[in-house]
Amino acid sequence: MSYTTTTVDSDDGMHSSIHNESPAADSISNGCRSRGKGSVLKKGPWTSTEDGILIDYVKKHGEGNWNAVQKHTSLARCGKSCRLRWANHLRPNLKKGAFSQEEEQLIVEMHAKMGNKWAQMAEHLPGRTDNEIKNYWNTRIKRRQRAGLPLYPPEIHVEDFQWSEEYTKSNIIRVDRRRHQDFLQLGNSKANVLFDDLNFAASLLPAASDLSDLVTCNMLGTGPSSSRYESYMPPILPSPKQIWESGSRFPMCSSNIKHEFQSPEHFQNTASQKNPRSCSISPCDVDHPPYGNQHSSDMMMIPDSHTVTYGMLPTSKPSFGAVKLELPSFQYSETSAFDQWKTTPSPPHSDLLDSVDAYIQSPPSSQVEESDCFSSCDTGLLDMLLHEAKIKTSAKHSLLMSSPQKSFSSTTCTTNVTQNVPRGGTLIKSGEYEDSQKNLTCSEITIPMQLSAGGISSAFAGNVVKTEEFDQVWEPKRVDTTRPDVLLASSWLDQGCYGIVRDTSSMSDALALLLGGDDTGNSYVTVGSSSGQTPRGVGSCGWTNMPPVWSL
DNA sequence: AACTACTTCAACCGCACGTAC
DNA sequence: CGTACGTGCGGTTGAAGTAGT
Repeated sequence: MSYTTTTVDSDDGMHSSIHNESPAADSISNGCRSRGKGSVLKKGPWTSTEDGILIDYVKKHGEGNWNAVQKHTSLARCGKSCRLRWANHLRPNLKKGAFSQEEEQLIVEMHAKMGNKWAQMAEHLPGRTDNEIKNYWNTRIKRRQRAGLPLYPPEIHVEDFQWSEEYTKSNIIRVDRRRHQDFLQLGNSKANVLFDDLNFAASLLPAASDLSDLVTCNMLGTGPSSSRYESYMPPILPSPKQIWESGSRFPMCSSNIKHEFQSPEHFQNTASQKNPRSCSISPCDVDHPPYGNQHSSDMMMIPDSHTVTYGMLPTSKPSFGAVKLELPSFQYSETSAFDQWKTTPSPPHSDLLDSVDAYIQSPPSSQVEESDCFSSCDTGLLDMLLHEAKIKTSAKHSLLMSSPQKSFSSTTCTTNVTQNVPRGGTLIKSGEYEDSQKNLTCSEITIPMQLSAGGISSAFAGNVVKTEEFDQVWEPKRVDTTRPDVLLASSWLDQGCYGIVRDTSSMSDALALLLGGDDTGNSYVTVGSSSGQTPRGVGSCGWTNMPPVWSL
C-alpha cells in the first residue's frame, strides 16, 4: 500500500493522503472508478468527520450505491472505500475487541472447511467482519508457523470434504442456505451420528463400509504407522457436491468420542458435570499421573500428538529455540518438539487455544525420547493392523444389523462413541437418502473412551462414564498423546461439546479414513505417503492462501 | 531513552461476478 | 453479445502500537 500522495493533517490528528487522480489514471488506478468530476479522492485513514458524513449518508439513503456517496456528499472517497469503511467500522452491531475462544475455534473450524472464504466465515460470526477474520487468521498462521505447529488439528482434514470449495461454490449453498446454517450452527446438543448416514456413505463410497473405521478414524488418522504429517494429507474423497446433493449430512461421531475425553475430574465426578471446556489428555505426562493407574494396555495412543500446556505458561514470552522457531510448519524437530510435549503439565480443565498459544510461546523443555514413549505405549504396528482387520469384519457386520445398539469394547481401550442411530434405518440407496436426523427416532450408543499413554502416564481413573451393552469387540487404537497436534485435536474435539459443528464431522472423518484406507488396514488417512504420490499436504502449501484442508 | 524487531489492523488493490444498457 | 458499472472478495501493504534490548 502506498499512499504516495499529498499528506494532510486530518481533523483527528491522523495523517491521511489525497490521491490525485490524473484524468488518464482516474478510473481504476486506485481501485475506484472516478465519478468523473475531476475529483480528488482521498485515501488513507478515515477521519471522524468523514465517518460522520458517511454515517449520515447511510442513515438517509441506506447501504449500497456507494459510488453515490461521493456524488451526494462532500466525501472525497470512492465507493469502494466507503463500503469498506462502513462494513468494517461504521455499521451497527459490529463487535469490537478480541475474538472469543468460541469465535476463534469456529474460525479455525470454518477455515478447515472453507479455506480462505472470509466473507462466508463472517456470516457465521455476527458482528465480525471478513477483514477481522482474515487478519486473525493471518496472525494465527504466523504464530503457528513460527512455532512450527501445524495449522490444524490433525483430525480436521477428514471432516472437511463436506465443505469443499466445490460445495461452497455449488448451488447447494445458494439454494439451501438453511442447511448451510444448520451445519455451522452453534449449539450444545449431542451429536447425532446416524447409522443410516454411515450406510449411505458406505453405499455411496464403496470403500466406506466399516464402522470400525468410523470409530477408529480419529486414532488411525494419526496412527503410529503414519508419518507425522500424514494426517494433513487428504483422503481420496468423492465430490463433496455429490455427497451433499445426495442429501447426506454425515453427522459426526468424533465429537462424541471427544465428548468422553473428559478430564479426570470429569470422570471422578459425575457424567453430568460436563465442563465443555474440559479436556486434558496428557498420557505421556509422567509428572501428572492423577488420572488413575491405567495399565498401558488400557491406553490409547495418539501418535504424533502435541501436548497442550493448558495455560500454565506465560503467553507473552516466546521461548522457543531459534532453530525450532525457524522450522516451518510440519518440519519442526520431531524429537525436540515431541519431547517437549511430554512433560507439559496438563491441568484437566483448560482452554484449547490458550493452551496452544501457551505452548507456542513457551514450550516445555524436558526431554523424553519419543521412541521410548512409543515402545512403552504401543505393542506394535503389526498388532494394530491385525486388530484393524478384525475390526473391519466385525464392524461391517454390525453396521448391517438392524439393532441400533452397537457398542464396542476393548481390552486395551474402551472408547465411548455416542451415536444416535435411527431405528429401522432410512437408507434407501445412494442418492435417495433421507434426512434421518429429522425423521427418525434415534437411540444412543455410548462408548466410553479411555485415554492414557502407555505405561508412562496418566490414564483416566473411573474410565467408564457410561456403561452400555457391548456386543461388539472393538479393538483399541493407539493414540500418541505425546504429539502436540493430536492432543490439540483431542482438545479440539472436546470443543465439540459446546461447539458448532460437532454433529457433522465424525462421519466425514470416518469416510475420509475409510476412503484413505484399504482392506488391510493400511493407509487409512493419507494418499500422499503410501500411494507414491507426491504429498500435497498443508506443508506443501504456502502459509498464506492456504486451501481448505479437504482440498490438499 | 533510544533503537530495533515484531505484531496488529485499517485500508488499498486487483480481480471476479452480476446486472443494466 | 459486448461494454460499463456496481459490488464484493481475497490478498497485500504499511502505519501505528508494543515489546524487547
